[in-house]
Amino acid sequence: MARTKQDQFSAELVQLAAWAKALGHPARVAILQVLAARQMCVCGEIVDELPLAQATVSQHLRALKDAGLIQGTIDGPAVCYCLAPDTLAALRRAFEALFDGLQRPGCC
Amino acid sequence: MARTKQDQFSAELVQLAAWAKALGHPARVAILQVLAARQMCVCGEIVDELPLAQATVSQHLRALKDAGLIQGTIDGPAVCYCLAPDTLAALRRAFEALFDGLQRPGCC
DNA sequence: TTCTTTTATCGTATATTTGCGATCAACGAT
DNA sequence: ATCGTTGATCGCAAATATACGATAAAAGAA
Repeated sequence: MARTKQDQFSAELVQLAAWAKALGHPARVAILQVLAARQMCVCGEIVDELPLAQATVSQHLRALKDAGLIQGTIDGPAVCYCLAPDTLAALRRAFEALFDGLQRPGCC
Repeated sequence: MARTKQDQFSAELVQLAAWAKALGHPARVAILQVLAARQMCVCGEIVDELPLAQATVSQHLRALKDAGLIQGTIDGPAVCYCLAPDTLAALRRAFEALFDGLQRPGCC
């Protein structure tokens, strides 16, 4: 973030954009769906579900964790990931507020 | 898109991620809000509202147009931009479906 | 302790994004 | 025909993102 000038935008806007960016790759959305598809936290298995190398998946997991969308807890030698419901709820609200704000009677 | 392998993911997933990516920068969300804040299409003015150079804003406008979120019509020497309600509605539905799918009773 | 499993991180290569000045193209006005 | 305005595009630089093999770190099993 050197030449980015994101400071010029409001914190809410930056947060919303950061969340959107986290969802801005199919692999990351797919990871969220894999996590949601299980009844319990997922330890491993994510790499098997995706057409990507382990290192790449780990990187995407990190991006999702940095965005606060998932959390990982260490379980023995493995790490169990699961969705972060609070952040996801906040994200949902933020998107809904955005879409409400973009509602327009019509133009053009 | 050379080494990206996005072909491995479903078309819906790729579309959703592309939309999210378009929202993944504060300037682009801000542009959408500027467009929504007017009663008519916006000709110019967008550059004045943002802390970015004209060339940069034009680039962001292009990204939004490529994603289908806005449309521009030529009006004399200027170009009038406005929101693309259909795509925005589809985007909203896609996000809501995603969030519904991520709903989880609880874990961890 | 040594081995195996699991995941993170490092290093690297390539691609994309972001940003801006400069320039070009289209159009209306003079 | 020339000029000014508007906005897109070019060319460039720097920063990020994407992907992967190789390696490291952590923990349980042998």
